[in-house]
Amino acid sequence: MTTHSTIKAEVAALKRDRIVAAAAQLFYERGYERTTLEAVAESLGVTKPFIYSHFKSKAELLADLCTCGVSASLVAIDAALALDARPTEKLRQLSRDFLLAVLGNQRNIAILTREEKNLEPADYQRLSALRREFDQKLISLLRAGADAGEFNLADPAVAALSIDGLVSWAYVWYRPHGRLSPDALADEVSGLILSMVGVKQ
Amino acid sequence: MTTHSTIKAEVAALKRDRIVAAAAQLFYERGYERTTLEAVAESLGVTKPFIYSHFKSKAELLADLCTCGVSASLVAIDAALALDARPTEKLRQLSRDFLLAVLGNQRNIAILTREEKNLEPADYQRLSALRREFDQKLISLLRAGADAGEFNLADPAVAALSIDGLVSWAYVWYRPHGRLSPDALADEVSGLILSMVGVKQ
DNA sequence: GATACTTGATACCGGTGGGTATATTCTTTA
DNA sequence: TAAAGAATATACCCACCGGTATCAAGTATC
Repeated sequence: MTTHSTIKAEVAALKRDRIVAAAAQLFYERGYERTTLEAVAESLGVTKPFIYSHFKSKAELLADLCTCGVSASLVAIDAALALDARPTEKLRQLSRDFLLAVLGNQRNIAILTREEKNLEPADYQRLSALRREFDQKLISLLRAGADAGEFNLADPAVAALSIDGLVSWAYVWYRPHGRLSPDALADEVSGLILSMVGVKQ
Repeated sequence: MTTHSTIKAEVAALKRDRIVAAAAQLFYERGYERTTLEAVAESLGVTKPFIYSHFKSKAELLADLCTCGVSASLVAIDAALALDARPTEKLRQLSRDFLLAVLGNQRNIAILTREEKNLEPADYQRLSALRREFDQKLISLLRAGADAGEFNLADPAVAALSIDGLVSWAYVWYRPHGRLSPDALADEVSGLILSMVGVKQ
């Protein structure tokens, strides 16, 4: 009985994931409004009511997708802040992991950035709050580093937004089989960021 | 006769501009697909056929808006590159003017970034080419500075994309009556960028 | 002041796509 | 193997909106 319902739940979760993945691909390629749920269903070899048995609306599907993108970035910053290390090392780690999170969730990040106006107001608010949380944590780190004399920053808030933009924008230009691997890019970008905040190298 | 048709042309241009401005505001607030041309017309106190007498489709209106945003950035980089100065000074000027261009065209830049999937293929290609042109020019400047020993950069291409992102992302967070004026922000951001490329300050 | 022309409003069409009521098939259980 | 229930497909509805055909009003020209 217990195992039974667990398997059922896992099957349902798997189906949800497959739907989310198919939608992510199409929303990323064509845009949210230009993608019909019929097209999403077709790319999965199913029909529309199948999607509606797992999501109550197209907008809920979008919200799920977007949440996934933001979460990845928050996980990266929380892991870096939890390190027992000096601000310089925390920022190096954060830069690397944040960029890797963006590259690894390129589609979701792109969709979040482009389609936020299509979210339900409640979802929009929730995701905006997560973004603000991210920025606040980054500002704290920069301020700590400046106070410790490791960073040279006139305005930590502007620097945080700059770092956020520099890294987030990677969803625009990154190509999975480009010249540099994600890891090499992470090295380059973290070097640029450390240099930006005034760490001598 | 000549003056007459000039006035006529000017009136037509003025009307176009007003339509573009109204559309920019609404596309920015609500998103492209969620904005009906009826709503654009209403915000101008006219009706839909008025818009269609100046634009052949909703997509043409979008393309006009987006072109305006990209052009502002290109003007900024061309002006900076035309300076008779060392790469450091060119980059300082470029950073400032590029940021000011983004802040001054926030709506258009936001719309371009979000709605590119809604452009006609031909317009999309044209605008993508302009963006690539921008990046190529920025890479050249960074390479020249590195060759001259003024910048310290392992990979000018990654640095160019980083600068592009750092500045472009300002459309996300900038608020017209925020803590810092555009000019103060331009100083901060250009300082961060020069520091990032290794200019001692 | 009559006529032609331009400009924009009214009224409409038709495709599209989110969402759903109903039918069907497949699985489970006794 | 028959009945009950879950899962998925078929078929449909209808609101919405981009675009247009038609009509009215204003303006210029003679």
